[in-house]
Amino acid sequence: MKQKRQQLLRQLIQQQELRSQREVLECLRSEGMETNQATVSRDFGELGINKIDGVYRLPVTPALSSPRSLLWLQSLQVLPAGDNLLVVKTGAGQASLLGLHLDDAGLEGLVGTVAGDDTLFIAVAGREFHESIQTQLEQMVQLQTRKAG
Amino acid sequence: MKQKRQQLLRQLIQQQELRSQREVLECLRSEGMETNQATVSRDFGELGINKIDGVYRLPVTPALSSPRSLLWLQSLQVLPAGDNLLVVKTGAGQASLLGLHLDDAGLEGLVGTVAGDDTLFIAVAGREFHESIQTQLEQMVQLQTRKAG
DNA sequence: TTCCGATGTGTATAGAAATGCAACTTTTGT
DNA sequence: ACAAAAGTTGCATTTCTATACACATCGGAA
Repeated sequence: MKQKRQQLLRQLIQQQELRSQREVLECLRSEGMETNQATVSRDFGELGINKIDGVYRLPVTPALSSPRSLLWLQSLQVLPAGDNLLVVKTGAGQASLLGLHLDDAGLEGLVGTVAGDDTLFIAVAGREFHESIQTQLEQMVQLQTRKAG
Repeated sequence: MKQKRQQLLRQLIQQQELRSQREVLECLRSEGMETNQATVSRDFGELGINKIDGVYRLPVTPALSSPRSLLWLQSLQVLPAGDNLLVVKTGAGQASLLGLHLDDAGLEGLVGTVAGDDTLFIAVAGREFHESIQTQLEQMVQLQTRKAG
């Protein structure tokens, strides 16, 4: 129960801008998860979730308990810039880690990557690879978050 | 008054691990600054101070709006590399700062940036944005250098 | 001067979050 | 299997934070 709830919490936090535990509670309930404010508060403590400028945010360094957890990305946004460039926006400091994993994955059509702090440039062989790379990228991240939770 | 108080607040926050506004208030008073909790709350809002894991912390990026003087750039050269990439050469060590400001500016057609030491890559949505981005870039810097000088 | 609007502050209070306690469940050790 | 220990949760409450309102101050415009 707790596991599932906290997993769901992470998702909700990531998707929406929740501004109070009451709001969070309502979301949880609308997802069929019956609980109360006290539990939400405790979950936030355990997950290291903080309220930043009035909005709950996942921690940047999400509990180094397991090595896999490093691929919990705070956010992920993939934007094409022409045929040969994909730009990925990540949470602060997470771009190079994502780049490592991508390079490691040996995807077809992926020529190379360059990472800044929160932005990753992916050189691709052509427009026809955009979709598959983006899909695999998202699966990769999703996979990690699932494993981690 | 407000100025001094907020200045002092920053110092206190940085020095000690303060866990409630009541604690903060006591510190302020012991420094001879008479005020109340409501004012502390408002100050925190203005200073972008958040409570992280139960402790008040200064913001990592202290409002990019004010310290514009930081944008003294020694040199600036913008070169297109195809439709979707602009390469900016800056003075040594200044690329990432420029990248920060650019990201912050939310320019139309700007997809993302990656900074090295003295080179900034700007992914752009298409050739039609080259001019406007370059213009705004130069204005931004020029404006800043003018102010700074 | 006098009026006005913007800004800053305190008080009181509404709103949000953390926690003591007890009930209940699960795990562990024998 | 059983008891003890540890973990989880809800309720009630306390503690903490944000804000509505009133009032004061300051600077400019008429």
